[in-house]
Amino acid sequence: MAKTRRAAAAGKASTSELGAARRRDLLEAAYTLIAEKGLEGLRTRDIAARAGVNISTLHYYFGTKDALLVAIVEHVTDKFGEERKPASPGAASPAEPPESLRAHLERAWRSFQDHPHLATVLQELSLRAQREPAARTAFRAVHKEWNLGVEQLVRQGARAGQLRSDLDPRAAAAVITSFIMGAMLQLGIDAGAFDFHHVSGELDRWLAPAPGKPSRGRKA
Amino acid sequence: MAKTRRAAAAGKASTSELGAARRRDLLEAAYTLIAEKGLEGLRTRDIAARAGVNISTLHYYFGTKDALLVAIVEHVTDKFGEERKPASPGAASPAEPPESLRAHLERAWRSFQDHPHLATVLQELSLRAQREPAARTAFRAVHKEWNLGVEQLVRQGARAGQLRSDLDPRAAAAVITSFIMGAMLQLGIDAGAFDFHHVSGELDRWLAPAPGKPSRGRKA
Amino acid sequence: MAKTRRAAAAGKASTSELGAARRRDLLEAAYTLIAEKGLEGLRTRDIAARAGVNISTLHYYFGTKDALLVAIVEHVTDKFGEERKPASPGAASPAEPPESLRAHLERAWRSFQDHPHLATVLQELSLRAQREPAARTAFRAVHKEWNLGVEQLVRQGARAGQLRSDLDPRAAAAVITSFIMGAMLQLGIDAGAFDFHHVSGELDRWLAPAPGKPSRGRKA
Amino acid sequence: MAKTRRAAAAGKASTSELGAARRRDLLEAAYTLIAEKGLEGLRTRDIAARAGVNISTLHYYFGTKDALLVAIVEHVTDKFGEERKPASPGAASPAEPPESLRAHLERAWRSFQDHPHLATVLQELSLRAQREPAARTAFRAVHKEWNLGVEQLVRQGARAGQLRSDLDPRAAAAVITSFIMGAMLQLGIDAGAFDFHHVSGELDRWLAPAPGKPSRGRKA
DNA sequence: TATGAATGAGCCTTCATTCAT
DNA sequence: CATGAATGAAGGCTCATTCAT
Repeated sequence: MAKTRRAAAAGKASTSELGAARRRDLLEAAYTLIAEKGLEGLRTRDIAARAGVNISTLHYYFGTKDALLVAIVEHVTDKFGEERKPASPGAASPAEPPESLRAHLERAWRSFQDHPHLATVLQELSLRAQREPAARTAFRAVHKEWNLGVEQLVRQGARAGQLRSDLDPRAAAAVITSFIMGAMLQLGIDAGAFDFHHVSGELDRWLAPAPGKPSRGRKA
Repeated sequence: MAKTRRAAAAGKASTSELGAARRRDLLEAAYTLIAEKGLEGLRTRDIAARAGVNISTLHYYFGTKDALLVAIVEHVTDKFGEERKPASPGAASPAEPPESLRAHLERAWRSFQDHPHLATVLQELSLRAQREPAARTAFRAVHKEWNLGVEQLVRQGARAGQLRSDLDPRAAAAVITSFIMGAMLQLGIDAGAFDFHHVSGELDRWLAPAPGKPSRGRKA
Repeated sequence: MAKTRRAAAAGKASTSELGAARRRDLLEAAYTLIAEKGLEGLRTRDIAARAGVNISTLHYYFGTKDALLVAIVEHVTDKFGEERKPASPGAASPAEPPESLRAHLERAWRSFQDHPHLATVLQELSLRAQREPAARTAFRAVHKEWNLGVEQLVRQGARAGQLRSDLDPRAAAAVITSFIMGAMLQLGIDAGAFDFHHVSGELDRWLAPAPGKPSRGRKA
Repeated sequence: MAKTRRAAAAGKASTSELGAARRRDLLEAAYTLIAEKGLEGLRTRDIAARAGVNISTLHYYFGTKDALLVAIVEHVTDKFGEERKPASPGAASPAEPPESLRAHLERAWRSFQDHPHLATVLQELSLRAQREPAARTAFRAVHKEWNLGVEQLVRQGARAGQLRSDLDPRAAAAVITSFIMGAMLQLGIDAGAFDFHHVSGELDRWLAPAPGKPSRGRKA
């Protein structure tokens, strides 16, 4: 097995795209199956079957189910990262104005609609991360990054007068990301009873600059 | 099962009470183990062992693992309901002023500290509820009730001038419950990076009445 | 258990009819269940349930499942014996003319129609008897008795000129009983394809006295 | 299963042949164990052990115990069919004179001596067939075929003057097959008390042409 | 690379049996 | 006499993993 894993590691780099494609196929299959059956119901045979390969092939590429799960975490956090990146891919220059918080919430919402499995899989893996150090590390990193990103948004929004001026950027970011995660959960439990648009609009309103007071931001 | 419980309620002396105790022990054992190993790693043998009984006894009381899981959902949602009830049990007269939102957040926080497993188990079961109709129904009910309760709090807080007057109570409640759930998640991922007190304080601040405007509420 | 069994043995004699009735109920329940599910699917709990008593009561009366099975063999062979006895119960005087072979076949047939389970249960137990000495002894006795009875019938029939005169009574009896048992089997497999009346009539015809030859029997 | 067998038939070199051998080994092991312990005492673990493979291998080939049992029925009915085929395998030209009834009985007898388990296993499975549709179908087919074969024998025997001319071939066949089956049962119960040769000889005698009457058959 | 065959460890469940009441 | 509760010993089956090809 040690041999096998080494071979796979070596292969990832050298053996052309075919191996990489197989890996991706397997990861994608696992991803879908986690969404459908949960980690509890995830079977390596099912993954292999859905990827159209033999079960042994799966072991050839990942060695062990746990190893595959680790790879999945990477796969999924990457996916999550993608989703959080601003619109224009590649051209995202730091110069252009950052999106508003409203836009961020909207994008989060659209993400979960476009990728209905993502929320579920993230929850599954988060839960697992509570017990699995490797996954935990990965998830912490992603969360930190996300929170930092939102914090930045808040800071810029406040500075630009789009948000109320008395915000504690870090705490605000924590509230916002927590809200999004919690919304994800509530949607999972009862999608019909939760109108994300409406609800996030309310939150947005709380963050608006105080009406009477002149915005303290970039002025005079 | 229903029969058993009814018998226990009727209290046919010691016999059924003892049976009810066994049931509770088993549920409690399962509860703890779910927190520790996750549903994925939950083994009936471990449950029985932790409850100090033979595995057959578990089946004697619950018949099947799935049935036990259903009972667990009830057990846990009950627990969650308990936690959300105002402080003084029994003396909670409807006349006394409702707790403030701040207090509600504090209590949620203390709950999760006093019952460190509750959050994890709730997440595990919520996830399962996405695929298991029985659990889903139970969870939806609890969520609806919770949201309604917070909505009431918001309404009263606004009327009393403790909260800003322009809130949409239902949406606000949804934001608040989502926030709490999301916070639960973030705490699970990285407890050290998330200061609930501080963060929830920020949210609280957003809900405060506008400073200049005279509070419309109970004054003069 | 030894104590239990002794108590039961003592009870059978003394403790009034109630105990005996319970025993009979249990045996009857077991009998029916064997017919329905086979020995393979026979469960002591089902037996007790069908007899309307607790499982422990079954053990109180029979001690062990095997013991109950032994009792069942007795119960069933008794039943089978009953069925083979000529019509009038109690008044069956040895003086009255014995039934014809034809009548015997008919009665066997009616038996299996009136007691549809009997054939099945007999087969189940016969099979078991191949491995269980206690049952084997009982079955051998019954078979011997049956064969002897039929042998007697054949002898008398031949003497009376109702049957061909050149029969070997013992062998003939063996053929007849074997035929009945085999018919039972075939009926079990495909009742629709086997017309017992017609078929047994054919056998009967073979046993008829040779037409031309004067019947050697009761003549002159 | 069908696929596996087809693959084996196609003979994809050694691989599938080896698989077919494993299957056969397992079936043979099961067959023997059914004879020894009965269906009641049949354990998959024992089957695997006797076949010299791991229990998982059994499930790899048959999936489930019931499926294996179905395969066993096929296996056994095939075996039974083999036994009933005329002596010379391959050279059995339809031109050569059919065996006499006497020979058929003899062969049946020898069959059960050469394959002492066959009778027992057939009984076990017949019994099961009463409750299991799949097995029932198979057994009905075999019985029908057997009865038809004997019917043919009777018809030819009568035509050839070897049997009495007034036989109802179909009914006669039913009597004969029933007799054989019943004899099987009696042998199972008390082999010592049943002399098949002698007894079947008696039956044979009943079927002989009437002595006085000129045999209508092939004569001058 | 890729696969079919095979396995060991373990899981949920069943069932006859016992024991205190 | 009768029962509910509890148990130990299996039993069928699953699943990740390995190995020879």
